[in-house]
Amino acid sequence: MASTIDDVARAAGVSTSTVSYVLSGKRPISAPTRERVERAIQALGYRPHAGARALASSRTDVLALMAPLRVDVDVAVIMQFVAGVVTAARTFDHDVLLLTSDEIAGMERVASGSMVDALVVMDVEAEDPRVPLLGRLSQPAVLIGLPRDPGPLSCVDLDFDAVGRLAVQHLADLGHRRIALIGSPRAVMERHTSYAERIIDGFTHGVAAAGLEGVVEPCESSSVGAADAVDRVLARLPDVTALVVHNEVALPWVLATLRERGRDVPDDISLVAVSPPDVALGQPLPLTSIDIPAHTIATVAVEMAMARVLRAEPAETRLLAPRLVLRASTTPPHA
Amino acid sequence: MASTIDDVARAAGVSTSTVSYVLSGKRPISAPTRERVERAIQALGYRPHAGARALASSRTDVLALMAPLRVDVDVAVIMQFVAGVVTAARTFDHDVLLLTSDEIAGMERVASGSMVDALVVMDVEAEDPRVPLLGRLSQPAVLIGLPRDPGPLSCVDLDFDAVGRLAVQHLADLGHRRIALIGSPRAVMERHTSYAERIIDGFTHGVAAAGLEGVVEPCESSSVGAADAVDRVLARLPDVTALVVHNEVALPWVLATLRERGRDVPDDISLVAVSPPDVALGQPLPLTSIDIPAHTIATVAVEMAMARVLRAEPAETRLLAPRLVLRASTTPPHA
DNA sequence: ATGAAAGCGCTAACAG
DNA sequence: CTGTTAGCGCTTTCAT
Repeated sequence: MASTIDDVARAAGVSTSTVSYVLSGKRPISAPTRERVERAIQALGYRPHAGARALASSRTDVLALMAPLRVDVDVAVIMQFVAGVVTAARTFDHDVLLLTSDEIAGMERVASGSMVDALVVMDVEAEDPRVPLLGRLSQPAVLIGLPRDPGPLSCVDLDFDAVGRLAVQHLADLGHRRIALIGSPRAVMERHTSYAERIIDGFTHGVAAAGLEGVVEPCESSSVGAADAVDRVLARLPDVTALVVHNEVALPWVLATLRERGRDVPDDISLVAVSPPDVALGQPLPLTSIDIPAHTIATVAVEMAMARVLRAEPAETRLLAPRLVLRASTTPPHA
Repeated sequence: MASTIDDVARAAGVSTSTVSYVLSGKRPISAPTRERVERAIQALGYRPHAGARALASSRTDVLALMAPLRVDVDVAVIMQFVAGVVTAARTFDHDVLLLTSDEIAGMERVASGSMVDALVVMDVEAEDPRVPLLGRLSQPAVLIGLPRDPGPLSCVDLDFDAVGRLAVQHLADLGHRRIALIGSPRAVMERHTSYAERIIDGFTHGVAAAGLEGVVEPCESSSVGAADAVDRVLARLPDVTALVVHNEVALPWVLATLRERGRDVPDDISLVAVSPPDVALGQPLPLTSIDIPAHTIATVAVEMAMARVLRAEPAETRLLAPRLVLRASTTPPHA
């Protein structure tokens, strides 16, 4: 155990470089030689030393992922992103080094220390202080989210502006005239988290364009928080007929509160959830929803990162178009 | 940018080794020399190359964390573990490489490739196939959970057997005679996930010891799953007066179902939650709960790992004693 | 208290 | 198609 490339070379009766090349495939090797080398590798249980390889090749085969590990909203969504990034990274033979969002210095540390080939950063805010920092690193970075000025960085995200519009559109098409958006906790809004602001923009503009009445309420991620938000909506717009809910944790409580207030879904109030499909389906009533395709976004993020690492491709911004899945929680409003 | 230790040495007018030693503190350096070196480091923005360091020292300053990134139960708990491990690792100047539970080969890859100094493995099952593999690695491993035979590995976990007993004890003390445990999804049970089985053992033995009637029901993590579980309990034990619920996702729905079935908490049915405190407090009624101290467990896991890396301490198993926090959801049963 | 130098294990010219 | 060899940037004896 713990053999080196030279051990393998000796055992196979070839030179070090030959072993290196059968491993990397960077030059043609005759079938018999390759055979002998592979046998030796097997026999010795040889594994290249990652540090040595990184030192010699200046590639680490590791991706940094900066994720918000607070227990805010969307734990499930965050987990799906993280799982998606890890899975996608593996398809490029990369591993994932996990950083938390609250340790900004971590980016600098792992990048300048040449621990990673690229960085993927989640939960980006409009004026995110990490963005200028990331721009100065020698490794490429991909943002999940959309800062006001991405500079030289790549970005991917669901087009939350389009999400807001699409939800409004769907409800307007059904004939609703007074609708509300129940969104993220106030703290998330105040951080100017990009998705939270963009969905509001889309909603607001959609409402204006369709000539509807619409209100927006933040919503804390708890039972009382949800009840409060619903009550504020009902106070501001007593004859509201539809809700867009973008808060996974609050969703069950929003439903519970509506029931308590005597409003049936969908008979009295239609509801569009913005959430992963499993959350929309786990409720007592399957909810019409706009999917947050965490897995796809994560995959695209990793692909963009690898494209820059492997092929030095330029930065780009990709916004994924939302899709609405019709389920049981939306109907035309009853007269 | 991208300067080497030799650049620093030259700039400071000292030898390479001197720079290395001011960095590591492994031998005394005169104040003025240290001063000059530190200035040079600042001036050049020098960062040691992680790969080179790993190659020369055979230490990586990286910990592997194998986490179950499925969207099963307990996403919030898993996130807390992960966040806790990352935070604790940082206090030892280590970073965290994230592996998913479903890629067993990952352990071998990162360990044999000398990418990490130690491994922390979550969500261990009674007969976990990873355990024997981990035992053969040259790096130490710490399990979060308790396999039947840990071999040479360290283990940490909440003492779930004691959790079961403590919950029963509390309810028995209040005067309850017929109680139920609503637990993990069937799939989790069938994997023989260690915590799920241990809490059942504790519950069952506690019930027997106190001469109570008790039933155990698995519970899927959804609205219908929770309703089913509650209904099965009510069918098997119609005059049940207390519930222990160990399923974070189902918790809101269990409460909702009880209300629908006309059972008030705590007037008709007392409820003990086994969950992180924030979940117990996020419900409409603050729940009496036995805390899952994810952060503490994570910290201990990392400390054990580092103790083995730094001081070659022997493996040990540590089970954390549970604490019950009395809140509003448990009372003596009404006549 | 400091320096010189021998590796650590691998990659990638360069040379056949 | 294969071998030789010079580094990659750092740690750590061994000297002084």
